[in-house]
Amino acid sequence: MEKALLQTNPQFIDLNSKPMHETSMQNDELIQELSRMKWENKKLNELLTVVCRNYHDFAKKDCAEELFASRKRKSDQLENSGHIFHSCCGECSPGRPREIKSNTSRVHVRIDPSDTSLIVKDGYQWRKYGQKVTRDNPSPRAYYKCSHSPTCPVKKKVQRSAGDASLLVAIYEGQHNHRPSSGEVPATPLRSPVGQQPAANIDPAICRRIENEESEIDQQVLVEQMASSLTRNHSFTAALVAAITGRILDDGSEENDDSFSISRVLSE
DNA sequence: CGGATTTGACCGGCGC
DNA sequence: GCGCCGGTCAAATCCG
Repeated sequence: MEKALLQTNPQFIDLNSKPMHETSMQNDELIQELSRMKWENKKLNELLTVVCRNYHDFAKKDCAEELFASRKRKSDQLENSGHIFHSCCGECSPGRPREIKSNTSRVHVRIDPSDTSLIVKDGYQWRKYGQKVTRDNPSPRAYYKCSHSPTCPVKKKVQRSAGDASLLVAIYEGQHNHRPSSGEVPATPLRSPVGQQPAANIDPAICRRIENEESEIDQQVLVEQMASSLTRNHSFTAALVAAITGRILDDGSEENDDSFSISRVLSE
């Protein structure tokens, strides 16, 4: 992995193959390299901020579109967005919802349009308990419960997008009280509208955490989940090696800098 | 044979 | 109160 990274990114130093003092890089070159890495770390932080913001905006926009598609049950759905629907004018305004379901999230998955199954592989084990055709969408909606543990309260609804048959919309309710089942490949949720490239494999639970700003965030668990998801990405793991290399070179001179030099890899 | 899926019936909330 | 609709139940069926 490191070798592949070095091939594509020759600017990274291979500490495994050469001791530090034997590298051909001069001190001024090292200083320039460190400056470049710090600049990339800053860019990465900005990139992650934009990704989170884009995902959040998209989820809100998509929710609003579905609300206008169906005038009924608006109050139920708006519980999730924290808005109150005014039936007189058909518009939403901020207000105090009757009941806030704080653990609802939405994940979009690109599938083959010819694939009629309503299956979203997200690393968890689900049992289907119902299927309905809803008014605002000709395609049926499937209802699933988490079957990994009888005490797990998580449910999900899966339905094709009304506007795009190649897009599956999975709505998750609740939070898992266990880890994902092993050996399953998580689906690739889309961080942006139709037609754009999907982001790296991100566990839906993480998307839910990002989207749901009002829920309490268990920072430690979140970090563990993000690490678990990101390490499935080969580009990320390769960049991580480079980042660690950079940290070693940094010799502790930069305190509280927890970001990584991966913007170059992510941009490829 | 046991677990998963299917599918019609039923329930409860909401609008009129 | 009635009808519509989304969500859930549970018996029947399927499948490994």
